[in-house]
Amino acid sequence: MPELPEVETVRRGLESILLGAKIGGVVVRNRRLRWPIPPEFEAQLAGLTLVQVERRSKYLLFRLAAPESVGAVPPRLASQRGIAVEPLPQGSGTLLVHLGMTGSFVAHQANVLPTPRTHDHVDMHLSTRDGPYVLRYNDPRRFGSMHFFDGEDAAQPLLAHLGPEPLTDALDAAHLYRETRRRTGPIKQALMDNTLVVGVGNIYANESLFRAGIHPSRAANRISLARYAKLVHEVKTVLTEAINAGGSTLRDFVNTSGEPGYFQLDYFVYGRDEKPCKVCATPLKLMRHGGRATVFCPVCQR
DNA sequence: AAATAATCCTGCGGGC
DNA sequence: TGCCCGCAGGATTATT
Repeated sequence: MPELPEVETVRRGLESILLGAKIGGVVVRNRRLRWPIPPEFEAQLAGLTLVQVERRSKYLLFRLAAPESVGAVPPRLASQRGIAVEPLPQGSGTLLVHLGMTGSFVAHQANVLPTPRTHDHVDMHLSTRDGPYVLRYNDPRRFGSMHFFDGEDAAQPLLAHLGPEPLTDALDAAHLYRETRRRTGPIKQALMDNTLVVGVGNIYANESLFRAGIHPSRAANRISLARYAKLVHEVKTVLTEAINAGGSTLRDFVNTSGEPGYFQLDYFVYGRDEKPCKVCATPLKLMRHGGRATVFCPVCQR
């Protein structure tokens, strides 16, 4: 299942292969993803050029430009260079993709395009600098989604209420502390609440709480600012380690080359219930928060 | 406002 | 061998 590090790995892979690619045609075989792909989807994408691939939370944002505006400096690059960010040019837009639980992209050379297999729901035919490619989207469980929109990100309901990115300065201890003063529920669930902070799914919630020595059931409003500082540090560390590991592998996750993720991060707790704690050898315990498996060390986490 | 539950979906593994 | 069941899980939506 792609969590933030996997999505970031996919983003980098897509960008390295497909920047500047022009969309020829789009073939949708199954429109029934998390939300139905609308009938106008194919026509909206045809003829646009990929100028940038961004990530927000676990969403991929394919920034697309109409032919007459392709030379323009992409907003993110402009921002990095200190140039005033201008709105995307007319005729442009964004393809918003969520991989859900089991979504994956594979880029095929068009001359060796395999026959579509079960759950190959969408093909995007692309003219890239390396010749014709087909970017194929596969998603067995169809928890993923695809939308095309133009205009501001903030106008998108799916993006409008997202909390800060965990790997930026927008996430700090003060933010979490302030926003949890009225939350009596378990910190585990608060950490997975996308309005508080994005991109921390079940695996990394478990791992970062272990590393921070915080019991997953502890009420969010009964954690000190100092302990939130530790937690924030561990969230950033574990996500960064996972990205550097090339995205950890879980079940049917594949990256954009069609290869499995390079290797699985060495988990302290996730999937290790009843096994000995790697720090103190106490058997790890399993419990559930909101229906999700939580594994923790009853000695190391308080 | 916050907490909880239900919902979407398919593949897989365990039990019988 | 095959069938049923539980589980996996993000994020939205509905309900309390």
